[in-house]
Amino acid sequence: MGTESEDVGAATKRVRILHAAREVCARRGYDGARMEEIASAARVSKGTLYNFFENKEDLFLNAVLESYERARRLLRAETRAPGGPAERLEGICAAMAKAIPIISEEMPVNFQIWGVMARDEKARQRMFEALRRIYAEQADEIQSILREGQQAGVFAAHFDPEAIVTAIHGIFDGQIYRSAFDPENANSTRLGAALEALLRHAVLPKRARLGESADG
Amino acid sequence: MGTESEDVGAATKRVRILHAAREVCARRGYDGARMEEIASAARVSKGTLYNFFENKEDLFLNAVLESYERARRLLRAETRAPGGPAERLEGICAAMAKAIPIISEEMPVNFQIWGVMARDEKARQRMFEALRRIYAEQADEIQSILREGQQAGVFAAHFDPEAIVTAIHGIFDGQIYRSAFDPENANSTRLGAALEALLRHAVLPKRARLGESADG
Amino acid sequence: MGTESEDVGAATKRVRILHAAREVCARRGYDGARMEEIASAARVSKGTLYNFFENKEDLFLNAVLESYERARRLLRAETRAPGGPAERLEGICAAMAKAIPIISEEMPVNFQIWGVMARDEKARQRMFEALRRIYAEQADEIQSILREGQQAGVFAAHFDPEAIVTAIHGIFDGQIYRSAFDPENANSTRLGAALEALLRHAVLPKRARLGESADG
Amino acid sequence: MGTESEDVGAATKRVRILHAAREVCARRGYDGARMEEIASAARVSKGTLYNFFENKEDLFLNAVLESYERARRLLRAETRAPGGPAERLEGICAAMAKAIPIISEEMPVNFQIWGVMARDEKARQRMFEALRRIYAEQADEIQSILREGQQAGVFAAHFDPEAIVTAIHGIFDGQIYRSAFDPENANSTRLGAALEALLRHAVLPKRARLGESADG
DNA sequence: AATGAATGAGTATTCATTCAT
DNA sequence: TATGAATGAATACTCATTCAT
Repeated sequence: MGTESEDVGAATKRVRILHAAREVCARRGYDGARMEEIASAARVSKGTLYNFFENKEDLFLNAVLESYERARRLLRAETRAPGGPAERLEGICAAMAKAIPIISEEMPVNFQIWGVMARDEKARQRMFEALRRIYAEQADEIQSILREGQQAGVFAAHFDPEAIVTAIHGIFDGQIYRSAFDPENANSTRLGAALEALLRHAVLPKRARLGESADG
Repeated sequence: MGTESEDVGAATKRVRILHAAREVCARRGYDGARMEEIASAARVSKGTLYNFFENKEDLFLNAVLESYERARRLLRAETRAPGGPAERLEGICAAMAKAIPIISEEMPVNFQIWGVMARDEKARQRMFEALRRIYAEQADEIQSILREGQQAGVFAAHFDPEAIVTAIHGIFDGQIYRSAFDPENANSTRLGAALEALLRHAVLPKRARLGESADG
Repeated sequence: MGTESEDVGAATKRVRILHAAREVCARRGYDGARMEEIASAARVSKGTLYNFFENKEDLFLNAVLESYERARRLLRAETRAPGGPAERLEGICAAMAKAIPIISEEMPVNFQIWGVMARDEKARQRMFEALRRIYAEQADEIQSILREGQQAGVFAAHFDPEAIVTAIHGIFDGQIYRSAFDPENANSTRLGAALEALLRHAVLPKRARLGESADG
Repeated sequence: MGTESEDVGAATKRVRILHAAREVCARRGYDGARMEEIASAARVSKGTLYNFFENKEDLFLNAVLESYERARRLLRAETRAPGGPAERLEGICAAMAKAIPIISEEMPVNFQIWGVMARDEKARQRMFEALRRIYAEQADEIQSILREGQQAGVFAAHFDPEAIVTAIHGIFDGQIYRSAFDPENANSTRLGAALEALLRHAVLPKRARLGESADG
């Protein structure tokens, strides 16, 4: 008895600290985020911070990794859905559109931590490796959908899947990057429009495109 | 007498300091970059730093702005070149491809400074405003080329210029963003391939597209 | 039932802690000796330390007192032996020679603790009082032997017992003091040679001295 | 102009800091001696402390070395005086007697620092090496006086110079050591009496000793 | 304008101690 | 009694900034 609630308590405490760290960092910046304030925001003592994390840097490294992990779950959610290539591709684009505002909101803090980790080669590697893994995972998924669609004849035959993946990812990353300094022009609508244009003109089959042109 | 050479000397000194600041920041990170070391790298004394810049933050704000200014010049170089819409669009894409490695190299330092400026709303606004201006400038340029091309009938009629601009910019931004953590997969070649696919399928006229399909 | 073994257990535990404290202090220095590590070296928990001692300072005060007590036992062992003044004096000198390496080994830790107790007048007094008691005890013993020997005519008549006691103690203390920084030149052999010279020339009767000179 | 007074100022500042460090350490103990308070006692800022010394440990290491250097000067003063062996030996003993109260007063602080340096092998070696040098220097001086005196026939022929040097040094060290915990019984008078007894009985020639016994 | 010695505000981190179990 | 997670007081040290020269 009590063990469960204790385990939950421990898990909760760790997550409480990570979120408190992000929250204070968002308000004050990395350097301005005093451990004291983070502890207080997480409703633990300063010493407890150091029972969970080696030091400030380690705390924020883990805060970033946890943010990535949430992003990964967000992006994979609809990728594994059933359906034909077109439906699944649309699912991925929809997931991206849904993820953009959430990820964008976390980027200012993440960018800060990227900067701080610049000094620690090892931490930086670990942080970026996690990020690359998410991208590679998703790129593979998209590319196999594109190939599958081409073979099944539901996608146009003449595009280069790798270039299209780069374009899709680029459009997505671009919105995230831009949201940091130009939130007005970085949003789900713009992302959706750009992706739709890319898919309509480059990926969808000629019939669709002819239909289009017939409309014009 | 001597004023000219002194002005040149002053200009040179200012730039020397800005570059020294970037260089030390790249090696040590923002916090690790001591004014002492920057001064020494710029071959001036610590006190001289404060004759050119208000304080450390101001120094780095200016270092970022100078980096942006160089990027702006890089990107505009071929935009203003003469020629038809197709040539000018290709010129812009070529300029982007050429700019990517230079800008990418400067991003780690810029990201650091973004983080630092988080605390100073005013500095951040000034920094981001400069960045937005570059983007707006270029977006306008591209969009007018696209419209001009559509009206002249040298581009396909049915794409949405705004969506295409977003896509082009997105692909470009995406490479810059990604280069920070995944340099292997962010380079001019990838950028070129993605842009080419976008333009070929969405922007170039049907003839070209039909030609394509004739090739297949 | 079990009380005895528990008492023994408690006694053992207390001594284990005191020795662990000395051992860790020898390795890490007083400040570097964490209660955690002492507890671990004594195979008890941190909390248990506080069941035996008020606090860190109290623990180390007791560690020093225990060291003194052992030194006292070592030095008194042969003092109370039977025999004439000469034999008993020799016994004392032999005990000193035997004690030197043991005491010397403990001095580095003791010196550390002296320093720490500087802040706590009361603790320092208690610690130094114990040390003075050992010295006074032994000084009395030696002086009474010297007087007894003079009255019995087995020692030379013209030395000042108090000065000789000071000299004997000084030579002993000097070796202990010096062993802290110059172990090469502080050892039983040197102590023995110096004490022998003192006794031969100053304490033993003329006959011996004449015999000596006859040898020369 | 001004350079001299500046040099003096710099020298003075360093010495002011060293003395302030000793003074605060004597009052509060090593750990209790806050850098802030030392700076304030030396009438400089905290930062200036670190312009002169690497860190707290280095500051106190230098404080001890400077104390040794003063002791060395004190002890050598009369050693180099002219005169026969007997006069010079008396001069050394007189210097010791004069040095005792000064050195004794500094020992509590020095002992503390010995303890602190226990953790830093290198600092400890440097500190103890300086101390050993003083002792070796003086031991050589005394021994050569003793040998010279024996050869000249002004000292007794039958003592072992090395043992006598050990005894003299021992008596001296013993007083210093003892002064730390038993100042009542460690003073110049006691030192003088013990040294006199040693010299009278062991070093001075038989004539003197016979004269003595004639007095008795 | 240039210098660099002096300043002192500001904070991460440690670890002795407590106390609920 | 024993445990060890949680606490928070306490402080060495750095380095941006100033200003007398």
